[in-house]
Order: sequence, then structure tokens, then C-alpha cells
Amino acid sequence: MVTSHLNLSSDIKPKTEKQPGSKRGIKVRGTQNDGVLAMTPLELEMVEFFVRAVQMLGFPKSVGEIYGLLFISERSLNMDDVMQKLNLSKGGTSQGFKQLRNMGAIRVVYVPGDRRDHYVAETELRQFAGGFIREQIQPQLAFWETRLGMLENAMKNGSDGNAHFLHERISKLNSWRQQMQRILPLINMVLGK
Amino acid sequence: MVTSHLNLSSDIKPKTEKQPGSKRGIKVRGTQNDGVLAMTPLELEMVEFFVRAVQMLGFPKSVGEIYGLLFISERSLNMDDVMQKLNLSKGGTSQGFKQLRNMGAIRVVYVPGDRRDHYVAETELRQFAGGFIREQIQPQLAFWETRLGMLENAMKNGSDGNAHFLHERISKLNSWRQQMQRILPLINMVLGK
DNA sequence: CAATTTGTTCAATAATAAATGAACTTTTTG
DNA sequence: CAAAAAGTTCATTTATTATTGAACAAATTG
Repeated sequence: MVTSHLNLSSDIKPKTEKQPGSKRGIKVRGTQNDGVLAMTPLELEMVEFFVRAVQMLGFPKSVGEIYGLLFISERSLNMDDVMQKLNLSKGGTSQGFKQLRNMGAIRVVYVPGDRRDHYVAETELRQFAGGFIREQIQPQLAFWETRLGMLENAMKNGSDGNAHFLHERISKLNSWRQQMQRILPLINMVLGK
Repeated sequence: MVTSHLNLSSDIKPKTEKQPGSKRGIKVRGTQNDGVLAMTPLELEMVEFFVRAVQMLGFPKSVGEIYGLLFISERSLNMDDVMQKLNLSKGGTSQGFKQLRNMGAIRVVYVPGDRRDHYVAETELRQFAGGFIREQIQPQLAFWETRLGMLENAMKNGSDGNAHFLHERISKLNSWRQQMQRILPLINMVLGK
């Protein structure tokens, strides 16, 4: 009875199907739903793959959907394209683009004769993995370097048994931090920079 | 306007205070609340630290609370100890222990003359980081090695422009996988095994 | 410069995940 | 072996997080 402790194995549920059209201003062609079903099997698979991946990293599903769709699209996509294929709302799509832009995972491209923003996926792992490490991990480790130093000092005075134990634990935490800090350059190396 | 894209910076809110005693069978001593406030500042800091850390990894907060408390406790703690200090329910505490046991982050110790289970924190990063990589990351990468191989084959037939593009993207994904697989042994190395 | 198109923001709602606590099983004790 | 203690499970409740869509702002067009 091994309980998995990360949502890696979470199954991707199909979108809770809304009556199309009626609510949002979508033209319904016959009885055909123009939501997720209009995707090719490969598109679907990519979308599901990236949904899992980003959920593992704590992002909303929609962010994975959008990235997956762009990743497997040869031509750049605009907001309407994405909304239609993924059956997402305008607001959600806009926010998804924003997050992806901020983490450097997508890029706006100019399309002559169309004033809408068009997006393509950035495909260099280095680009956003590196950004993630630099912006999220490194500052956190730096903060704890300072903080643990302070705690360690505060402990040094007390000389009873518990103070000794506490000092030991804080050192341990500090050694974790060091190990992680040693790993990061290796990751950068493998990512090739 | 840099929107952070992982809950690293999420602030730890104080527990929504319940009227103590009245509901759960807790003896209220005077007006004193025996919840989170009974912790020392250091205990509190450790708990907060681990709450952040485990939330980053997608675990529930309570798991971080329990681990943090055990990490900074010299003597082993039983379920009641943890429930009292963290103001958690029996069920939640039990499930937290279970998850932590499953990932090898805590260990039961025998305390003579007490038939309750007592827990201590495992403090070797290698132990559970290694387990995490082995149980969560590696199988996922292995699965994708197979899956991408299949997709790549299926693509090779089609010879139009799009098939070429798709093949390229699947190769790219495969190269991501390879890069990650190259990183893992390095991590193991740094963790010392 | 009014009308239209494009994109963003945010309050409200829906979906999801975590915590509670009562009911239960198992183990121990007298 | 009945009663008590310890621990687990799981249906329900509560809290959290994501998504929607209406209102808005900005840019473009005729």
C-alpha cells in the first residue's frame, strides 16, 4: 500500500462539459462541440503531458494546456485559437499567457496584417529551468543561509543539552542547503550554459 | 510586475482559530489556548520553514507542520503530542504520519512502558530525496522514453511539412528527458551515495 | 472621434484539495 | 473476555485555488 506523495499519477479528467454556445458567445456548428474534442490525438497527448508536468510544479492546469498546445503547433496561435481549442475563457487564457510569458516559456511573435498577439512556445529547457532556479530556488537558499547563520549564533550561547541538540539540527539543515547549492551548478552544466 | 510562478513566496497564515475545547475533547486550562501558540519561537520557525518546503513539493501543509515539529524535537513525539502542539485532528495527524512514513521522512521508535507509537524525524536528505527520485521521477522518465519512442516511429512515415515539424518537437521533448536523466546521477552523487 | 477589436483585471463562482470527527478495527490490560 | 486505549478510515465539512465572465482600458480603424 504505497501511497504516492505527489500528484504525478493524477489522472487527467476530461473537461466538465458545458453546454456550448448558450453561455459564452460561441457559434455552435450543428451539434458539434468546438472544445477539446477538436484537437488531434497528438495535440491531446501533448496537452495532457504538459498538464501533468506543470501540475507537478504547482501551476494551474490551464497553463499546461496552453503550453502543450503551443508546443505542438507549427504556426503561432492567437488568443482565440487557444480559447477555442482548449475551451477556456478569455480571462483564463489571458492569465495563462501572462504566467507563461513571465516564466519565459512562450514568446510573442508579430504576424503581418493581424494586430492580435500571436504566441509560440520557447523550447529551450535551459531557458526556463534556468530562470526557475535563478528566480525561485537561489533566493530561497540565500535567505536560509543568512537565517540559519543567525540561528546558529543564537544557539551557541546556551550550553544545556537541548541547546546542543538544537545547534545540531540547525547545522543539519545548513548542510542540506549546502548540498542543494552544490547541485545547482551541475544542473546548469547539463542544461548547457 | 513580476508574477511569481510557484508558491515559494506564499505567506504562512496563522491557523484559523477555533474555539478551543468546546468541540474536540481538549481540556482548556484557563483561557489559554493550547494550539500553535504553545510552541517556542524556534519550533514555530522550523514548522513554518517545512510547511513552505513541502508545499513547494505539493504536499499538504499539515505534513510540513508535523515534520518540522519532529525535526526540532529532541525526544520522540506521539500522536497526542503532535495533535496538541499543532492543533490538528486525530485523523489528520494519523494521515500525516502515514505519508511521512511512506516517504521515509520519519521513523517509529519504541518507548519502554508506553504502547503508543513514538516518532522521530529522519534527517538524512539522501534518504528521502533519493526515494523521491527513485519512486517519482525515474518511473515517469522511463514511461516517456517508451512513449516518445512510439510517437517518433509513428511520425517517421508521414513526409509532409507538418510531420517533419512534429517529429522535431517530439525529438526536442526527448532531449529534455535525456537532460533530466543525466542530472539525476549527479544529484545522487552530491547527496553522497 | 465614435465604433470596434483586443487584451486585462478582478469579484464571484466553481472545482479541487485538505482537515475534521465519528465510526470502526486492533491491540492491550486487568 | 469486557473495557479501555491507540490508531485508521472515510464521509462530510471547510479552506484553498482555479476559472469564469462582466466591466474596464488601450489600441486601431474607418
